[in-house]
Amino acid sequence: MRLHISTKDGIPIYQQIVTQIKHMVASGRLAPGTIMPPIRTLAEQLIINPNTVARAYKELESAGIFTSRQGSGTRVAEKGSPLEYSERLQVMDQLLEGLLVEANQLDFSVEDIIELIRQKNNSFGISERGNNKND
Amino acid sequence: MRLHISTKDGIPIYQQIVTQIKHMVASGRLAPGTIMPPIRTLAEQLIINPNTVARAYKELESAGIFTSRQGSGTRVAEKGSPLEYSERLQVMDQLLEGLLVEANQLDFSVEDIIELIRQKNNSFGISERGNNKND
DNA sequence: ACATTTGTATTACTGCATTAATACAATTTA
DNA sequence: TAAATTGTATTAATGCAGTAATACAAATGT
Repeated sequence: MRLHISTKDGIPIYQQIVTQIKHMVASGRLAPGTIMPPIRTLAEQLIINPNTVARAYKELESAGIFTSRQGSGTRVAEKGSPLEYSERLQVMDQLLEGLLVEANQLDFSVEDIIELIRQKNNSFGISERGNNKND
Repeated sequence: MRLHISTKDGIPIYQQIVTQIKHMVASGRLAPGTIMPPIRTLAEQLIINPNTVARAYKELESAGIFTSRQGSGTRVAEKGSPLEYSERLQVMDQLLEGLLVEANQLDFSVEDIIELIRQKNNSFGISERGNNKND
């Protein structure tokens, strides 16, 4: 579990963990079913308070990415997102709304954005799952 | 200057002002060159502290949206964004990075996102300026 | 020139987010 | 069943973001 924590930039530690793990899951470096290190173990490795790791784990569980059970441990959930399509769509819509406003402010057209997304996709390699309307 | 401030949702007042004004400029409801109301006047209208408005104005000026001069007032800048292309691209890239990670987590494919963006664009009506690579 | 209008700067108050200290509860294992 | 392992809950310490109180400085208008 290679995580890089910086206490210098103002970003909260628990959030750094959440973000990095989300990245790992999204990119496939962390497979569903993987057993995560215990809170205290990871805290010791990162030299931070166990509660901070606990908070990150809790957040990841709320997001449907982790499954935790007291006594036995924490693991990466089998399914990506447990949200219904309508809910996911609503969240996505909010995100896109903000993005488009910012983009327009930066003088990027919609086609520019789409082009950039395609570029990023090619280099980053997000899996092409697609077609989520039948969950 | 119709602004709606809510002190109930946790969103900072100054940020609500910034966002709403950004929206107005982005959608053309607030034209370049428009003279903004003085800090104290707007603060009185919204029944908030002048410093809060000042902060919003300051932020909007930093973003290149406003032009302020002590004594004479504040107005909407003539140009959209003063940033160089490389800088704007970098900002945009950051935003897209975050978006794609979230999207993937929500099980939306890149093509899904592009489709949603096209839909939003049609209904929201962001101007098609495009071609910013020659600034 | 002087008073008024306007943005700017400094400082302090306050609440909340982040982290930490510590105790509790469920599960596993011997 | 007892001890160890693991996640959970409660409470407190701390820093910082948001807001406010107040004074300063530049431009304008008469």
